[in-house]
Order: sequence, then C-alpha cells, then structure tokens
Amino acid sequence: MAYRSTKRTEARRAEVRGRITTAARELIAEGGYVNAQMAAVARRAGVAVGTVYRHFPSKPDLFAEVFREASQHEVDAMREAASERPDAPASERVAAGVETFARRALRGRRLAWALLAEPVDPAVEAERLEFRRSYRDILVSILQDGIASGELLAQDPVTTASALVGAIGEAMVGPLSPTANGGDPEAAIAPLVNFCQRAIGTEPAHVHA
Amino acid sequence: MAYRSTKRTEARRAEVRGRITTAARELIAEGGYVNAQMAAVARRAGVAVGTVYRHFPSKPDLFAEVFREASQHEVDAMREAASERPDAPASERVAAGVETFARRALRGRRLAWALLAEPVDPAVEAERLEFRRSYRDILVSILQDGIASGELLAQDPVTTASALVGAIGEAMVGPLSPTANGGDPEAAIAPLVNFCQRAIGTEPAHVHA
DNA sequence: TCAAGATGTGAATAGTGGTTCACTTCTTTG
DNA sequence: CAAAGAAGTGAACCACTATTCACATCTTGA
Repeated sequence: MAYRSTKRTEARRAEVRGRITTAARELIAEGGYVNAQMAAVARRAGVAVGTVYRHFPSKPDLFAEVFREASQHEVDAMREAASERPDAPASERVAAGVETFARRALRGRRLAWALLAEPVDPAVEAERLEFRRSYRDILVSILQDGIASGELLAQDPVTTASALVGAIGEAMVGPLSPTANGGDPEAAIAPLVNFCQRAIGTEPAHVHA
Repeated sequence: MAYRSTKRTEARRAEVRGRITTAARELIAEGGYVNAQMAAVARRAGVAVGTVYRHFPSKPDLFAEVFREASQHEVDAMREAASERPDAPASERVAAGVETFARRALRGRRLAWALLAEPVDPAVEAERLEFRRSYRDILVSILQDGIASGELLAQDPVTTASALVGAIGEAMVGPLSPTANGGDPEAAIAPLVNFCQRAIGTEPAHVHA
C-alpha cells in the first residue's frame, strides 16, 4: 500500500482526459467521425495510443462521451434561447430557438452534421438519439403551449417538432444547404426562421405582421 | 478472330449484372451500406467475387449505379404524383408529391434512409446529392408557380424546398420518426402533409378549408 | 473440333484501423 | 531510498474487406 491517487495526480489525469476528448472533438469538426481514428486522436492529444485506452475502454466509449458533451452544449443553448421569454408567443419562442440552433450549427457545420446525422457506432448513435430527442422535446413543449392557448392550429406536436429538426438540419448543414457551397450563412437564417414559423401553423387571427 | 459477343451472351451478361445490382440493393435495404460487402453481394447474386469485378471496376462504381437506379425510381414517382394535375393549386401538388414520397419511403425505410442520409463513398455521395437535388427541384418548381400566381407567400423557394426534404426525411425515416418504434406508418403521413402545406405558406385568401 | 477470346472462380493479397500487452516511467507512502 | 502500484508507451496483433490474378470454363467463328 504505497501508492494512492492524490489531488495532483487526479488533476493531471483529468487534464489528459480532457486533451483526449478535445482532440477527438476537433477531429470530428474537421472531417467527421470517419476522420477520427484512435491513432489520430492520440497524436493530436500528444499521448500514445495506449494512453487513450487507459482512459476509455473503446472507441465507441470515447466518442459517446464526446457526443454527449458537445450536444449538451447545443441543447442548452437552444433551450435557453427559447426560454428567455417564457410568456412570449410560441411563434416567437420557436423563432428564437431555431435561430440559435441555426446560428450555432453554421459556426461548426461539420461538427453539427456529425452530431445530427453522420452514422456512427451504435453506442454513439444512442447519444445522438438523445440529442435529437432533446431538441424535439423543447419544441414539443413550446408547441403544446401554443396550441393550448389557441395561438397555434391544432396539430400533432411530435410530428411537427420532428419535421422541424429535420428541416433545420437539412437547410443549415445538409448537402442541399445554400451554405454548403459558399453562400452567405447569415442570409440563410431568416428564410429558415420564416419557414419554421409558417410550419408551426399560427392561427390567422394571431398574425401580427 | 474467333469470338464475338452475340445477343445471347449479351443477354446473359446483362442478366448477371442485374442479379448483382439487385443483390446489392437488397442488402442495402436490409442493413444499409455498411452491411453490403462485396463478398455478400456476390454470395447473394450467386456468383464469385471476381465476377462482380468483371462487371464493376470497384465497389463505389457498383453502388453508384445501385443508388442511381433506386433513386431515379423514387424521383420519378414523386414527380409524377406532383404533375398529375399540373394546374392544381401548388399546395395540392406539394401534398400529392409529399404523400407519395412519404408513402414510398415508409415501404422501404432502411433503403430510403440509405438513399437519403447514410454516409457512403464519395462517388456514391455524389449520386445521393443528385437525388436530393432532384427532389428539391421538383418542389422548387411547384413553389415558384405558386408564388407567381399569388397562391403562396413570397419566400425563398430553395430554402423552403430544402427544408421540406429534410423535414420529410426526418419525420418518415429518421430516428425521431414515430414510425421508427413500431408506430402505425399510415398515421404519420397525414400530419406530415399538413406540416408541409402550412410550411409552404398558403396566402390566407386562398385557404379553402 | 480447334483456337481465340470472354467470362467465371475463389484463394491469396494488401491496406486499414481498433485493440492489446510487456515494458518503462512516474508518483506516493513507509 | 525502496516497494507498490498507477499511468504512459508504441510495436505487434488481429479482424475485416476490397481487390487481384492465375487458372478453369464457356462461347463463338472458322
């Protein structure tokens, strides 16, 4: 009984672990999951391959954590944007959430695409499902409020919210996106927000503009 | 000069080639691109691996053709549905196209997902891009008609069409889809069509229902 | 039937990338 | 400092697959 982990070693361990997840996230942001081999992660993190395996039992485990961290950030940002004015009309709350989502996705297109759609190991896929479900649930909740208050037309909020998630993903980071070929990203946001506002079905009586 | 290909041999060659592409498509429909190894394709087609390479120079070449064929079918079906009544209101033409798209996607969820989103070799990705673009362009054309006639609100038709493609894909075959977990597929179509009709922005004056 | 060429075969090859492990280095405690 | 154990290392290992190629078989025209 001559060795016990101490604050110093634990801090160092956490620091190395952080370097590894950061390296993995950066590689995904640059070239997607396929571009993020274990050897490349290790090289960028400045450690040996074996060290990565001291911290994560397998590649799926590593990337599940990376996905979890990255997507949590995104979901929190959108939730915050959509809840800034909890009593605003649903259409404005959706607009705020969508705009935040879109703007952040555009800042890191490749990472956003990897988080949203790129196929990955089943373990990572499970994280992604959580991610998309979180987005959807934020929207569902706003839609339900809007329907209850009579602001929005009667509709299936789960279908609407799912479709919105797909629409935003495609319009922002998908291959069809105007931003995919060098267009001005900012210019793509307003039409998308308009799309979403129309899609949630504001009752004509509530239209202000 | 003792051998020249004849009708009989050409027919046989075409038949084998067809067996190979069919086998490849079936494998994709069952387990996606990752599940479709060359050896598996050969086995299912009832030929040796080498034979596959007599017909296609490489795996990407084979699957590019498979994607091209499969997606052409889908695009044609949607175009036809949307053009059945060329003078109908845009909102009805969109509804007809979307419903056809959705219904067909549901019939072959895995294949539809592979065609729409699963990452593949760059050569195959190029085919997929064509595919999505074709869908988008069908919708863009209808939207332009509707905007010109005053039926639809002014909007960027490319963004709207891209977002619609994303929305349909997500709602029908994406991980969020209610149909992904054993829900009734038919029940998912009507809400989606409603979503799309709202999203294209029918001018209030034109609303009939 | 025979030669020429096309087509079919599948074991062997080669590239890729995740994972292991014997070994070294570092840190802590007595 | 010495022992114990944790952390770090990276070459070797292994599984998986696309691709090749020397050989066999089949088809055609003379």
